Amino acid sequence: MGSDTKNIILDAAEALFAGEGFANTSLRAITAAAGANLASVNYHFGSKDALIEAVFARRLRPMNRERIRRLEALEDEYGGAAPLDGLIEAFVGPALELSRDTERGGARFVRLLGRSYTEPSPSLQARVRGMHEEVIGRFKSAFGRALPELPSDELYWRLHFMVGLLAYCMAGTDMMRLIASCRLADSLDADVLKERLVSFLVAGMCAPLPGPLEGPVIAGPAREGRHNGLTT
Amino acid sequence: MGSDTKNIILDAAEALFAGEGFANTSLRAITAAAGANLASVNYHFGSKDALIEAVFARRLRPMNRERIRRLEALEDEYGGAAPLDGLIEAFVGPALELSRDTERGGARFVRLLGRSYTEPSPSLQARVRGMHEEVIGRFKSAFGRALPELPSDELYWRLHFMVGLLAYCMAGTDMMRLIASCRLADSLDADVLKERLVSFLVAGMCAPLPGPLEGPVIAGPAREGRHNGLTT
DNA sequence: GTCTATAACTAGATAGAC
DNA sequence: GTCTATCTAGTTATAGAC
Repeated sequence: MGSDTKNIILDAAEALFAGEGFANTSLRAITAAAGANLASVNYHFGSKDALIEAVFARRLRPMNRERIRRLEALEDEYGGAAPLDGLIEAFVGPALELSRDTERGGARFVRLLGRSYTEPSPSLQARVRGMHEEVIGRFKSAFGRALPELPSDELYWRLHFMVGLLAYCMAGTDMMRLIASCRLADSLDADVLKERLVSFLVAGMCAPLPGPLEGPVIAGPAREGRHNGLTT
Repeated sequence: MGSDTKNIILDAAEALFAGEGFANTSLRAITAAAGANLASVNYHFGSKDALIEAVFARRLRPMNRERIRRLEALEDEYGGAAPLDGLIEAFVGPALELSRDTERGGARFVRLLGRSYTEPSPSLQARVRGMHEEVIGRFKSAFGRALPELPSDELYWRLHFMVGLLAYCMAGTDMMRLIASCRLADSLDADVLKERLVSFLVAGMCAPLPGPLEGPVIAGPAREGRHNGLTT
């Protein structure tokens, strides 16, 4: 599994990118932190851009595999009609749980991943998007089956809201400290955050349809049992 | 009010920062786009950092003044007990409406603002946070009055979710295109987005309390009339 | 206020010895 | 695979003429 220095460089790059951003992190800083030679990045990866891609690929692929594993487990259990809260947990869980996995990058990478959604570089956008493509597609249709009465453009926007809120939470911004005046320890407790996030998202996904004309009530989230669709 | 070139530089900087990010935009690119001299940035603003701050201050202050104006109007109307959906609209509206205001920076600045929340630079974080401080404080207590039965740490997390989701929507990411396969025109329609976002957020703020022990139902969003608190 | 010229530095990438 | 040395090009910032 790859040379040793290759992984040491990936670790150092991950940490520095998460802390300073891509553009503000030089190859010199990375190789110094890794105890490696300046030329080694270009030898092992080819370019800074390729290094960035490798940093993402290393953790994103297993994470998205886990998402799909949980999705399939749900569909097996419920005969193809996975319930809404299960789907949300299957999507959100693997991302948030990464931050507990200190052995394998943990919180550092989660911050980086959260920020990747709003990074301006088009090449990075394209690369990361490619790694998410399959997952997004499969969850899109699963959510469609879980919320069959929701119009599809409304569904897409709400999925977008879900992805975005997860990304923001992962990025772990300073703004949170301003709002909650809370210590970082709390924000790192993935389990508590997951529960709060899932409850918020389930309610949002079930929200009544918007509209200036006081649209019909679509759903109030029922608390007992699992949500498996919209109820009138 | 300020020299002419000063504003031309601000416009050019705003556009380039929004498109390429701060670190990837050089003063040379900015002055070239503005038709001004390289030295003029340092003459008028002192440094690149100070220019960044000026770009934000120019639009952030009026925006936050408008938020507070709407908050006060609500509190006048409802005698200090502003309803939940009104509060959310008062917070979210002025930000999203900026993107319609093509005269005054419009969508460009909104994208930039959305991304500012996840920018790594600590100095930028501190500066922008300072410009938001008063607004956050006042809305925090108003939301507390609108949702009196919600435990305060839960309230803070949900406010954090609200701010984060708004930030993500403003940033207008590529990921959205992957999810919705939608044309940009749709994403720029501030009114439609606002309705969708408010409906999602109202439901999320009213969500049942999370907890492994199947907590009590706190609220299902009622569709008629305004939301003004939690109902059992 | 605006310009030219340049100082002082840092960046990514590579050639070639070991 | 790893190192040194170096190339080329980019950066912010400033001094000083107009």
